[in-house]
Amino acid sequence: MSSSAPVTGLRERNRARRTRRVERAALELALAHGVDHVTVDMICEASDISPRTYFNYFGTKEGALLGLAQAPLLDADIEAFVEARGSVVDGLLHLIATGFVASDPDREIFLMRRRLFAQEPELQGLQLARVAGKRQALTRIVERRLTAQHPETAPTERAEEAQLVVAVVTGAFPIASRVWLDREDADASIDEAIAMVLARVRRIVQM
Amino acid sequence: MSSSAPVTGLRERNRARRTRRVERAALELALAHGVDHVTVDMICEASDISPRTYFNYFGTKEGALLGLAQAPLLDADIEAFVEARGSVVDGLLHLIATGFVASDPDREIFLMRRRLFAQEPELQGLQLARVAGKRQALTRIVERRLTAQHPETAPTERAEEAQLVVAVVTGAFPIASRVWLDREDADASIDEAIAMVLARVRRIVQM
DNA sequence: TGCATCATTGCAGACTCTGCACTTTCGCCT
DNA sequence: AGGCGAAAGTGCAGAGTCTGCAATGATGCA
Repeated sequence: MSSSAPVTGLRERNRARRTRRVERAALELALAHGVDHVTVDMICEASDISPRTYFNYFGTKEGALLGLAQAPLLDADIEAFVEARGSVVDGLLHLIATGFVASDPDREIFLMRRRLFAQEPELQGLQLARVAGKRQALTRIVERRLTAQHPETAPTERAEEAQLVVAVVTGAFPIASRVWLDREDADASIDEAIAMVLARVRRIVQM
Repeated sequence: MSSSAPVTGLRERNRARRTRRVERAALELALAHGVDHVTVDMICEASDISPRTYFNYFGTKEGALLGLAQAPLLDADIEAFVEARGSVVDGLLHLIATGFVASDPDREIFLMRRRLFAQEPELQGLQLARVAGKRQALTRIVERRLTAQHPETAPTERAEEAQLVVAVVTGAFPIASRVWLDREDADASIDEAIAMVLARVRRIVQM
């Protein structure tokens, strides 16, 4: 993790370096003073970029705290998911995990972020909000798979099921990634964390 | 629904009337022009209150679109949940539903809101964000119940379980309330909707 | 009716965010 | 090397959100 980046030009390396510098500065400030006592100007001064550039990078004040948005899922992965059979929840969890791991998250920043989220729960909300933008897309993908898997189901019911699947998965995923991050002795696979969380969800829902 | 409010003084009635007027105006404008082409000033002009008052009521621009925050849960209900046994997910779903129904939601506004949410998924995100503020509290309540119910579990595991329960429930609840709203021929109980959604979650998670 | 209290309002100002024009930097090609 | 075209960073102006404070107005109650 946080190694083996597909290096290309100086331009991209500069961008990556800057991004981390800004994210780190933002997180430190927010941890020290609380999110709403931090201004974008403070972050910019601490990380030595112009406010205009800050917004070019992150779009919103909280952007640097939440981290850059993930790259969109690969079409190939989506198709594989739609055509696969078995547990839909498990499949979707893996689909998302693939994109997550591919983004090569920086562990140190992750841990700071987690500490901050514990201090300020509203941020967790914003995180959800950002993901929620993609929920619709995700829901449609799940619907496609459900249609293929159970063609006999009524459309309304299928839509509701898809929404439920997405709700459960987007709820469970952050916990899986957290478990993964905690367990990461050497190079534990995120699959284990997913399996574990999924088992727990089953147990919870059952009793 | 939207009857039998515990009426008190003129003051409160005025406030309620105003709130609805503003919410309705905001929703109409947002449906017509899209959320980010609507300004607070526009909403205020349409509903004839001052911007300052708008913010006193709703706090944020989106406040009127999301509706006033729910009243906090009653301590008695919380205690009953903690001491109850059986399905934790089911119990929590009912706990939240109780608060929801008690807030006496206005059906017409609800339907507009739903239409708007379909148009602008980011709003659904903000909805989640607002609820997320309460997630921590909810998580602690669930932990208390889990402690009572399964004292042998390790604390870490229990914390993760609690988070999962909250994730599943907060994901499933909006769908239950939507089902309820759709099915509402006469005075169907929200319990039915909950049971149905819960059954569906079980099925989804299982396969 | 008259007073105490609470709600609404106007105003000033801080902060977030965007469009546009300008400058700098980078990648590439001769 | 040197220079050109494209991409990225910056400054500025301005719209829009949101808050504190002080003043005004409405309500509840004696």
